Amino acid sequence: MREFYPIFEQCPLFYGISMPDLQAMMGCIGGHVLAIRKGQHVLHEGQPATHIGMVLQGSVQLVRVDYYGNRSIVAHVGPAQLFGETYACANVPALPISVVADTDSQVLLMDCRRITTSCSNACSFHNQIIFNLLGLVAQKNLMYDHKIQVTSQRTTREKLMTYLLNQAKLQGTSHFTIPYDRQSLADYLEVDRSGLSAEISKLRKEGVLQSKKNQFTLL
Amino acid sequence: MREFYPIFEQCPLFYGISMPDLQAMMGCIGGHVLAIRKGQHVLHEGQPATHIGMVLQGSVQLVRVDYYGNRSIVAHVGPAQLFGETYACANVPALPISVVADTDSQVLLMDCRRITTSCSNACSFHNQIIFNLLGLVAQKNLMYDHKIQVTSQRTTREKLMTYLLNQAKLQGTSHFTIPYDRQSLADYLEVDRSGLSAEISKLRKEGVLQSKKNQFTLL
DNA sequence: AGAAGTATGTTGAATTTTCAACAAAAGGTG
DNA sequence: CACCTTTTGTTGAAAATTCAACATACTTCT
Repeated sequence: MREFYPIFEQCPLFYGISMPDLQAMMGCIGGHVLAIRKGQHVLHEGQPATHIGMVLQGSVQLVRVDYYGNRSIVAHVGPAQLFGETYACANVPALPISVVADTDSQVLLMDCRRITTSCSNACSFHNQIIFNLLGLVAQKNLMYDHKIQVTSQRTTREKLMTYLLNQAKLQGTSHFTIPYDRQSLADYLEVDRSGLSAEISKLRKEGVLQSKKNQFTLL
Repeated sequence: MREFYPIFEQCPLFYGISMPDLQAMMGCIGGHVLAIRKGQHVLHEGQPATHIGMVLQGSVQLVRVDYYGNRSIVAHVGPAQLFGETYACANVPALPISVVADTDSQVLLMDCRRITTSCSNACSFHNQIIFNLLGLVAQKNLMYDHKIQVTSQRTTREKLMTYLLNQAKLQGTSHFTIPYDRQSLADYLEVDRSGLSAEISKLRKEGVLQSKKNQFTLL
């Protein structure tokens, strides 16, 4: 377990908890490490959502199978990142997604109930973890909210401007860098890449913004 | 305060907590009731998000002002429902929305920090509230996730089918009722109402579904 | 039952998006 | 620097959405 301390320290779930304290808690929250081969399932769709996972090494994918049987990858999860926390905290009876190892991986599984229920020895670190978890779930909420603001717009232009103006606000400046290339941005905005490129050109010609690669300036 | 017990009992935030216990906790979580006149602000955009609100009487609106200065109503919140919990739990420095009374109202404001930080008398009900809060925020997450699944589809047909198939799954039957009329459904799917009607007709003709008002059967 | 008002369905024109194919620019490598 | 690869921009045709206007059904109220 000690080998993963550097990972633990990067994960916001354990923010404010010293490694010795964490070690002491591990049993209390039912934490155990699992080694998974590439392609194997960490969690199966349909099983009750009881555990919160953290990737320690390698990476896993969240896979959703829709009603026509099409598999789609909902998310990649890398080291020090969580998966399944939403479903475990919302106490859903059946996982709507599967978690599959993308490469040979090691993951930490924690029993959500044992995190959210105060343990008999009432350790204070326990409360810190719950607090951290609440913050993380709430932050995910905000991210979803941002995305919904964007995708609720009807036209490519509106979606793009909603996103850019939001970024400007978040970064506190009208000149900012975005973490996407054109294709990724198009994927995030849920629009066609070529149409997006065309729209950016148009906005540039109209003098609404300047842009160079993934740097934008709103005018 | 006693007059609001029936409201408290309906609110999932207080699930599992008896009214006497709740009364005892109120001071501990910094709960206080505010009377607000119609049109007045309960919370101002830009102020730090420290409080979780609950509507006791009347109703409030969450108002967002976008970058062009357009005001839009993000949500209506009625009795026994919460507002601001996402922002408080995510610890955002500035509220991105305002909360305005829709009618003369009474609201309960609670200090989120004092909920999430264990109190000195370590009351067990305290942990219950945190647990409830975590569940609520996570459930909101799931609702957002559903909406994103829908709005991420490109065509009206795909959006509609994604929504309907999800409903069928949630309700566990291929014959089900949805809580929207056509206009509301179009708003939720973020599509044109007339286009939606046309698409439903087409799907009916193709034998994909049957429908009568807000009752649907998938075939 | 009749009238008025609301919700739903239908249609065609205008707008917008998507798609495919290619051109131009940028990055990386020997 | 030349070559190859990836990313970004451009264009026109096809498909889909929106918009406006109207027809039809369904509710409610008297």
